[in-house]
Amino acid sequence: MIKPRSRRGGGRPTLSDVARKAGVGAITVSRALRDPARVSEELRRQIQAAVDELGYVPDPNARALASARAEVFGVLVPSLTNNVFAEVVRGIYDSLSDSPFRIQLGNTHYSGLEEERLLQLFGSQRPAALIVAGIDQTTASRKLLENAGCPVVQVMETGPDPVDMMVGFSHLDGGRTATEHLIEAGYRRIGFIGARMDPRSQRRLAGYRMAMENAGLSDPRLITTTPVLSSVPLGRELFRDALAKMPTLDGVFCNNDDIALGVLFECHRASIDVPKTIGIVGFNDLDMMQVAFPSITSIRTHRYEIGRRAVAMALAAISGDRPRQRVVDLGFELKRRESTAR
Amino acid sequence: MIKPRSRRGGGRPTLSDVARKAGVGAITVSRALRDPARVSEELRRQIQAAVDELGYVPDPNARALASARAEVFGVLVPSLTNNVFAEVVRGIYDSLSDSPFRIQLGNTHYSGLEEERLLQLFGSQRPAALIVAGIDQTTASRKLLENAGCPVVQVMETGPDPVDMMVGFSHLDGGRTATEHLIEAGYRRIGFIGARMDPRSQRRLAGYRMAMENAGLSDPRLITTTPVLSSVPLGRELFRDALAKMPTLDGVFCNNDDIALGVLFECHRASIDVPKTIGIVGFNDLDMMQVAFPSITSIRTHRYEIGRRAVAMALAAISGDRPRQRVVDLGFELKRRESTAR
DNA sequence: GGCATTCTTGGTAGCGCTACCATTCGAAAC
DNA sequence: GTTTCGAATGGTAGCGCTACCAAGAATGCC
Repeated sequence: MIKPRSRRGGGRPTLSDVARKAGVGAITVSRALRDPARVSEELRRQIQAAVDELGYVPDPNARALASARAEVFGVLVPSLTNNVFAEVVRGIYDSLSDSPFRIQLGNTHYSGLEEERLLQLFGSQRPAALIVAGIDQTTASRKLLENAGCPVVQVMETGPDPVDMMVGFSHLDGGRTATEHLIEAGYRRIGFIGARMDPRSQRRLAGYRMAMENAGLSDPRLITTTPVLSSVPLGRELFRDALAKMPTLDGVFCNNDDIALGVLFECHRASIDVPKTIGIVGFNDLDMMQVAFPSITSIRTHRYEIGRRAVAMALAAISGDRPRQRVVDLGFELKRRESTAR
Repeated sequence: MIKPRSRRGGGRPTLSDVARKAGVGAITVSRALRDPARVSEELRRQIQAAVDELGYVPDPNARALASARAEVFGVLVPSLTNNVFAEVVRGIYDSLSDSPFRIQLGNTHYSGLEEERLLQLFGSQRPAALIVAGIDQTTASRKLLENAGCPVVQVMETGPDPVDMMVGFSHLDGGRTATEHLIEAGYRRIGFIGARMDPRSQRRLAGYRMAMENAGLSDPRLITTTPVLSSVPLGRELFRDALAKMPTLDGVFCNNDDIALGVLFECHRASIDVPKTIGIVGFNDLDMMQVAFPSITSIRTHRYEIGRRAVAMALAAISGDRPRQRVVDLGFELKRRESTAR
């Protein structure tokens, strides 16, 4: 005995409902939807009419199962609240909003293990592309990326050995540029203050070290770091620590703008003149840097653009033409402001 | 002629590979994985061994197709970069990281139309639950939510008529509390400065109006708003506008902390004494408010907790026991700080 | 001991879609 | 005129999993 269409799935219209209504084969509907050029104009119109009338929406799960490929971009970032990654993610979303691709976002919490877990999980969905932050994947993660069977874009940084493609900039150069700017402005006892100290911060620190050594100003006591998550209040505390350790400090290069802002507030509170007594440089150039009082010198990075570019490259690779340039360096810009205008 | 296992899907192990290896039926493996209690301990062990050996990972697409239910939470927020929503989203991610559920995040850009589109899209995946920001859905969106066939949680606000469940607080009360605090502190010509003016900001403004009217201080020229996206630089500009319009201004309630920070910076720049000449109150209480100089009074909201609570409620509903309390008000807290200590 | 009841396990038949192959038909090629 | 080819369409057979039902084993009850 045949059950009278007791559809398990809640009775939404399916591809064959559309086919029946349009008087064509199911496969033709499938084609009309995915690759209209391969279906005659007349049928295309009939099918479109049937789709509209029934309110048919394709089932992405069935599609993914049948084609062994999901229309999903996997995106892995270390933090959701850090404005820097939020901007990258926004760029990715904006670039993908008109495409059929969905986004699967994962938060690694700066943990390599968590990254592996998420990569494993995302892989099980056979994503169309993978975008991951950073270039310091664990060996296992790297293997997962290499075997993902889809375009992979590493973002935020550039480096010598991309899994597939890369979009970012050199954090080392950024750190060096920031520090050299302080030196040129006449500061001498320049501290480095860094929170969270992920690989990118480490490279900024390396840039700082390089500049200081070149100038013969190097002194390990000038460096204050912590693995604690970055925040404005933390910036204030670290600055107090730095100052206690080294009262002759006359400048600071901060690992990011939150820290820089914390330093600025502490200077106000302690009546330390900026930029006369202390020069401050941040990193990332959040929009508040330019309105802070005094406005804060910072390294502007192109986060939103990194997201957009990563998607563009992945999309190109999906459609067959791998960009000839596999590593794209979007650079950065030193924004000179009042906080270092001595 | 039968093709010798030319698997379309790249040769990853499947459920029946595991079943064969463990010497059991495929369906038993399925059960062992989803509901271990229904399988004898011995088989469970054998199956687990086979899973581990083969490195089997279930295919979520096949699972979703067969069960007509995807293990996906759909999450819709108006902005990815606004710290407020980023915190909510973080709460959601953290609550779901140990569960089998994935998250599908959508950015509505504060657009009702975009929300409808995304809801339609998300619906086609048959998600396990839907979490949406705000309570002002369009009629079409509301219908989509009602017919989603899954638990729905509206977050950020509370209101009288939930689609299903709600977690948030009263923005009107928040606005009123902030304004009343300024009044009690002795400020009289209190302005409202608001950017972006989404429905939540509108309600904060309504709270401000209520407090001002009750105190007999109401004056429409005290209100400065714009639909432009909120930012710190914008806060500075709006404050200058407000001051130009109403030079006797002696306090401002800002629609959010970004704006408040912009106001504070402008006060510094123009040598306006805070809190003596001008009192400032923000909204949300970002962590930098407490270290700003002077520290800024703000309405602390529990964004992360809202995310966690929303997930907890959705999870409860999924597992059958709908919470008796469908609307949860997490409240807010007035944080009195230097910026209003006259 | 017989019978109902529960617990475990397995088989079958899809879920909604697409890959692959087959067919038809008209136009171009010879 | 026959062959060849390509474009347009359709049929079949799954993709990997689970809902549903059935059956056997174990348990409880009188």
